[in-house]
Amino acid sequence: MGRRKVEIKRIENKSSRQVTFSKRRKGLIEKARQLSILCESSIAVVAVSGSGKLYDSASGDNMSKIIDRYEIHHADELKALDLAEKIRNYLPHKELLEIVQSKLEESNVDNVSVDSLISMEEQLETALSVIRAKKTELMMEDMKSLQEREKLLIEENQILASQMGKKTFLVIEGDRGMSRENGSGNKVPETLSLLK
Amino acid sequence: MGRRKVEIKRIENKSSRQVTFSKRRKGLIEKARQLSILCESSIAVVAVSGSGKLYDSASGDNMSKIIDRYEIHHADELKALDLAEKIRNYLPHKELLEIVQSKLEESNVDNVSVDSLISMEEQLETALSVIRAKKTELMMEDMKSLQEREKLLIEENQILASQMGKKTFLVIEGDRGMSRENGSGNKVPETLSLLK
DNA sequence: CGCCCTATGTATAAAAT
DNA sequence: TATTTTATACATAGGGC
Repeated sequence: MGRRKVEIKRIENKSSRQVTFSKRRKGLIEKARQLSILCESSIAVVAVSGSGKLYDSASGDNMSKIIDRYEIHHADELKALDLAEKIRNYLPHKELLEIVQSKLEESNVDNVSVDSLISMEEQLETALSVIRAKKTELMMEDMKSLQEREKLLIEENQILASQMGKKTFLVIEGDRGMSRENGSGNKVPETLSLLK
Repeated sequence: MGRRKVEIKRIENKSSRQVTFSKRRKGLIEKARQLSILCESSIAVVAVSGSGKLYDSASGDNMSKIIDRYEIHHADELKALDLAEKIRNYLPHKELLEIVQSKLEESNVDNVSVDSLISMEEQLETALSVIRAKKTELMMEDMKSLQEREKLLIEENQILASQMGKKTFLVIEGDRGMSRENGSGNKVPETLSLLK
């Protein structure tokens, strides 16, 4: 699209690379804007230059909503983890999305009744609430178990310390609590991945 | 770029809108790919069609890294401002609710302009996003500090236990770590109240 | 940088398959 | 619907401010 054809490979000259980055980035973002308007869609573009500078644009909706959408869509990737089971129980929204999409696709959008759209919106929002509530609940559980374990550990320490203070002769119970940590120690990181 | 000039406005005909979406989306993603190669940069594109289907591409790096980058970039911006300040800026929602309610009550519902309702909705949603993001962030911080403290306590225990195992005579350092707990012990409950 | 300019390679609208 | 074709509008390379 210029005076001559360019091969698609890294531009070696630094300054023309930068000029091209600036021009094409601008073009890309303009194309995204046009696409979002022409086809009433939401388009997010995030560009990180070679030098680490960040440029972004969101058309049709705000960036965080588009990213949320992306992340929800890729929640499927979480299936690799065993907590996918938990999530699945609270995820009737996937089916809902499918219903919405098929309704919107099979019929002319204009023909979908406002009432049915309202009802779908409500269903989606309910699903979201359930998911968010569950997320919070799971986090609270983790916090609680961490706090309980902390409490136990503090007690341990006090017992051990006081025993030392008394110059105890018997150490039989010295490791009483330690074994309790094992096995549950990795529960938290596992559940943390829900927070993404 | 076609047989005729197109105005940049929503394409009314559903099927040509869809054809255009498909073509331009493909073009956009190809442009992103070229830009990433020509200028050794990372470009993420996320597109959500009107019917809710998601299309994405990441060039130069993987999507989650690019999104992370975006989020880190914007997290810094949040930190620059005082948190409370930030929330206050995005939280006229109490007032907003009152305005919405009074508008809906004092006037016939039909007289409230759709635009003003849309704007109120957007403000409410923005406020919600900010609050949710902050909620998650705070919970993550708490989890992290709890985990760190747990680690410290476990180390304490091990040291204490091993000292007892060796039938130590000197107990001078027996309470070394205990004091460390005090003062930070109530940070968590405090912050927990934010989670409601 | 960012913007202007012009020549030219590309993207794509419309139509057909 | 996705692809292909063709004519045409657009984006942009190279160059200069």
